[in-house]
Amino acid sequence: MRDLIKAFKALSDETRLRMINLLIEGECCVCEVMQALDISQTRASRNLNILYDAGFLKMRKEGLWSHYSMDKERLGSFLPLLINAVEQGIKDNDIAAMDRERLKTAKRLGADGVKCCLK
Amino acid sequence: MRDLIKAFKALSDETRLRMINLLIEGECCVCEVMQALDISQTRASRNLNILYDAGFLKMRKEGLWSHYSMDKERLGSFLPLLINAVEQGIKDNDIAAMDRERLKTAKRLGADGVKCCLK
DNA sequence: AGACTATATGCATATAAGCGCATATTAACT
DNA sequence: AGTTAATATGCGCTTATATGCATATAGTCT
Repeated sequence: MRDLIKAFKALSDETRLRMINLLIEGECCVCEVMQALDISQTRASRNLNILYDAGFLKMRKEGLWSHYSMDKERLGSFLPLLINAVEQGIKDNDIAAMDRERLKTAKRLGADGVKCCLK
Repeated sequence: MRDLIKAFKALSDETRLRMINLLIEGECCVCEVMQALDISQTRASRNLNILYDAGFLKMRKEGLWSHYSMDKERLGSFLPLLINAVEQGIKDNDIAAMDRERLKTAKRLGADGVKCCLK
């Protein structure tokens, strides 16, 4: 029951639902998320970690970047059911649609040394 | 998104998950729930109302009693998906099993005037 | 090594959640 | 009307949650 409660707590926050909305589209690093949602770096990092801790996300380190993505392959668990509910519950939301739009222009510039999001 | 968040908040509490565990078995009045979960009347009433307000429960008044039951017929909504997740996530839990057991002896005595749960 | 960048985290604070106590409300019964 | 029973609710308190600021950590490049 602990895990179930932790999962529901993780999903009962607008910031984190908006994050899942992005991550369903594909893997994101922290700075992409903070740009797309227009939130602070602290807030992005903390909330991604909460989703990770609850078992919804995978994380992959590559150089300076932490890449987060949905952990959809998780079997024998209630988590995929919850993701389905989130997808269904958020698909027509305006804020969520705007976030996805902003994500397209938020991609980091790559390994050519050009800075991404912080001054 | 508001509704989705409200639903997740409603489910991110042990007391309320235990309540759903009971209500899946069938309709209960407040005093049955408080006996089965061994919690105060205030706590039972408040938390049942939170689940009701989030859209999970139906409520039916009959004399002094308020009867709550799962609102499973709700269509075109993400709520049934969440209930499935709760069922799957709680089915092997010891506390939940004990609650179901205690519910069997917690039934109110009926309309013959014998008091139920309060002194 | 030193500068720079992406991410994580300790601390302080504001807001919200959960609960008990006392009391209100509502219905049934004498 | 008065009593009793089941449920709901206002208030205060305690604990948890979310966030920003400042700073730490760790990888990259010159």
